[in-house]
Amino acid sequence: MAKGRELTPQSQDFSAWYNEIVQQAELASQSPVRGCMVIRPYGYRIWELMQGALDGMFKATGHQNAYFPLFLPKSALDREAQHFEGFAPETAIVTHAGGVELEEPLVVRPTSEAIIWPILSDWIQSYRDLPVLLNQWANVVRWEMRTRPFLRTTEFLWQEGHTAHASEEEAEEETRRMLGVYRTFMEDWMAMPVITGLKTDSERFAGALRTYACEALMKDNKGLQAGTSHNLGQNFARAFDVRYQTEDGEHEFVWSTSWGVSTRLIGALIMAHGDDAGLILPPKLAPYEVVVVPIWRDDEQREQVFEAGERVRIELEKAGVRVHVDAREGMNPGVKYYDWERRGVPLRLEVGPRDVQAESVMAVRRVTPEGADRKLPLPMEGVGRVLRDMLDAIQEETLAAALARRESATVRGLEDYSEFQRLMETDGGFAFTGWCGDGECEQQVKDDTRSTIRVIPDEEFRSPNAPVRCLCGEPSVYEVVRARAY
RNA sequence: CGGGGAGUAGCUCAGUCCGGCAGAGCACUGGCUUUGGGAGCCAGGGGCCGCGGGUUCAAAUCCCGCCUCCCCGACCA
Repeated sequence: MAKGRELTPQSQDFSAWYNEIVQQAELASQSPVRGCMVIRPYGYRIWELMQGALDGMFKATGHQNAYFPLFLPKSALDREAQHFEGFAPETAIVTHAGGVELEEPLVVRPTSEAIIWPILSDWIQSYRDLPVLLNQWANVVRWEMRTRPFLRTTEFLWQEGHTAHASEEEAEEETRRMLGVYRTFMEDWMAMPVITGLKTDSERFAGALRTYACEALMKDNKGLQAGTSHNLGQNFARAFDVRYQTEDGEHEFVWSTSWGVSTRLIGALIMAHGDDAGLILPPKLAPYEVVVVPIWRDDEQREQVFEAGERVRIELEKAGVRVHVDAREGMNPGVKYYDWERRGVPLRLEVGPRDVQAESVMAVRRVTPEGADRKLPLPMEGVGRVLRDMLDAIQEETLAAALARRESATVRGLEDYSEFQRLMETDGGFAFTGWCGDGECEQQVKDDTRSTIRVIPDEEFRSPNAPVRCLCGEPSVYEVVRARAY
């Protein structure tokens, strides 16, 4: 990356910055296939850490993992009309296989409802079979017009939860519960604050009754939909004839939900925290929380320094810290510093002859807190505990910083349309405004400003004095969060 | 699909206007010296100049056709 490039809210510079980070931090590289991505080991490790955390949270809420086919029979996708309309334009279709033309084309799944529900309709007979709480870790394909590493790729990795319930209330509860799980993950693990709420009809998942979402704000002040949770009502049950027998012997359609987050979250992580020097990773999702850089002049020092580095590594591992000793030869320490900073490692430990002499190590944080010394000498004795605590503090500080940044880029109570238009043209960010509830008004604002209603926020995010008028001047029915978004 | 830009070494690009030996920096390989914030010297490897045709004694360069990629919009997690 060019030295001294500012990370500005001008999205064009930001775009270039983003692409460079993805390359230089070795997260992903270009694939020979249009819009697909190659996730490199360092980037994939972040995904594995995300998977581990999310999977634990899914299990803790009673879900089980399963796996369903990659291909959907084309006819299955047509079963739910809105679902078909929503996804048909962006599907990839297999027409030939095994050297012959297929009788029925196969659709590479853009999401799995159309294959899961025909199967679950056989699994579900009685109210005793409910609820069904499933999750699948998989890849999906959506042939989008424009792609961007992690944020929008032709093929992406994700998890999709699919559940069936005996009542509408239970399905709604599940939808909200999983939205909450996502929120907790994004705040506690990604250190990324989000606003949760309901999507408007125009942004609702194809075939859903209601779509809820977690909306995050990136450093260029554009919004990002980071996760969604859908209450599908009985739409899919009707389309795929998923019925169960109640205690009274009646036959009822199940109530279903689906929810998902994808490798887009890696993009979110980059854009929520990164700075001019590169990636900034919250410790909980950093492949390495600490990197040890040994420094030496001659063979004798080399031996001493590596011995000390090894002791540090063992002690850190005992304290539950992911640590890596950068033993690369023939490379100046400075090069290694820049390398690991670019890759977002939260803490670096320098171990040189002077430190060995003093029985200490030199700790340097990726982000120096206000008023703190950049370099911090620590006694070797008990360094595991000290660094574990420091990393936990860094995790908290990363979230606090992101939250403060979001709040500084949030405007509330805007009613004047020209003022709103100017805001979207210049600073961007989240704008809490009124909305009359009319879809045409929503579209007009989108055409005028390229901003959209990100979410009708949940109660805790709403303003104490919500605007009484929509941007169009009509009385406001909902307070909404508007922003330009990815 | 509209608007803009680019295809030359692994990467970033110069050379194209005005035709004349295929270039630079970085990266890579080997050697020596270095190592507390992006190391130095020496030696070396690496090319279908996007593809096809034409003009010419001679084409990366001029002409015609085609292809691909990137950026900005419309579509979207």
